[in-house]
Amino acid sequence: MKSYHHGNLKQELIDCACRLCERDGYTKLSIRSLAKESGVSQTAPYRHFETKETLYASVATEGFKKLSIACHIDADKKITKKHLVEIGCNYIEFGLKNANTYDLMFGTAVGNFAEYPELLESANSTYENMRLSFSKLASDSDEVIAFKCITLWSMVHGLVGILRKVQVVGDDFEEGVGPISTASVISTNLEDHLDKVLTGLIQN
Amino acid sequence: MKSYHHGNLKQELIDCACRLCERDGYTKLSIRSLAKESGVSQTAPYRHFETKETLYASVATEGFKKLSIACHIDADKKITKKHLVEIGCNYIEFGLKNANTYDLMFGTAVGNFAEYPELLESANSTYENMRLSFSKLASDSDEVIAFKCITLWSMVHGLVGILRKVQVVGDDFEEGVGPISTASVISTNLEDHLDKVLTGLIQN
DNA sequence: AATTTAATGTTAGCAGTGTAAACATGATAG
DNA sequence: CTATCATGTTTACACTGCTAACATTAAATT
Repeated sequence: MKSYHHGNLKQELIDCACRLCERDGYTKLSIRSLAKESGVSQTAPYRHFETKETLYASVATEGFKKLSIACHIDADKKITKKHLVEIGCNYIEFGLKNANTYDLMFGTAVGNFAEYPELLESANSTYENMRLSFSKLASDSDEVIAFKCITLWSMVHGLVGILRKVQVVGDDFEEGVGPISTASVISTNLEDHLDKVLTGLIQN
Repeated sequence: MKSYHHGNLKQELIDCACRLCERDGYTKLSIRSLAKESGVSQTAPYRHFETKETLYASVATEGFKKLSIACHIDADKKITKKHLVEIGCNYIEFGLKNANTYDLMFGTAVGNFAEYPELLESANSTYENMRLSFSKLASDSDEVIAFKCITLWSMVHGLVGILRKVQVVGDDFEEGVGPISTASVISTNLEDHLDKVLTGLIQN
């Protein structure tokens, strides 16, 4: 006989949401289906999430934590260009392998991060890691570090967006024209690409 | 007395969708509200758009056409780095000023461009313009041009995504830490930023 | 230990959504 | 003039986010 109170509903809802979200995309995620999956009434989730956006924010927060881990490299000593290439590749790999979650993290589903302190913190900490790595690469000013960091970040973020279109369109396409087929050239040799860009970036 | 047949419903729906989409975001756009706005029954739009995604595709197509125009520079003669910086800035400006439409164009609302020939063509043509500009910059191989092109494109695409977060969070933030505040440093001096990256890129 | 209170769950219901099926109208082709 | 077919309407279904009113139980207070 089940008890009236679930005991750990909030966490279970988040876990379940993360799973379903990644499997089907956040658009397909409904609070009702989520409740059903957890064997609880339709409106029970509203005791833990004010609105659907609040739930989204929780999923996004988990996403940033995972991204942080994926992009973490333990190098106490000095950091080289190779390390940064690795970070970039890991970032892109995460974005492609967790595409639906990535949408939630960087799309418009969650409007204002400032309304969700945990989300804001996990997002900031992800960035802070990247910034720290650049600061260990060379003794630049804060401004220069920020510049390099934003450049790499925009780069990999942009690539995730574009490479995803490749994945989706996939074989429907012959090579030759268009952004999609051209981008596919890159995806086969991502490491080289990042290395080239970073080389240009660091020399400055 | 209104005639039973509207006469130009399809185009009116697209125009209306573009407007509402940009104003409120594509999430808020409903076929029913769209129908009402055009003074037509709830299901009338289904005579012109198989599903909602088809409608989205039409709006996205319009978006790419506008983006093409925004990024077009008429330089019959030679193209300089300055021109490319301009293209990049125009691209970013478009992305920021038409943020909601941009979502539709590069998000997951339209899954597979290949299912919508017009969309695919308008997207490809946008890219082709950018590619052509790079080909006029220097006499590189197709591969090198593609590399440079994708680099710039990813860069500006990524920046749009990141700078948008700045816009949203806005004043809620003090400077110092986090991706958002750092990115805002860039937004104040976008031209310089692009110039620096392109300089590194072209030298290669 | 008894009782109040707050947290967490349920039920019922509203207004809105995408979309399918059956029907109505009217422009156009034969 | 008539048949056809594109386009519009009505009705209906299953689903959604969310609110309000109520039920149960854990925790806090007396």
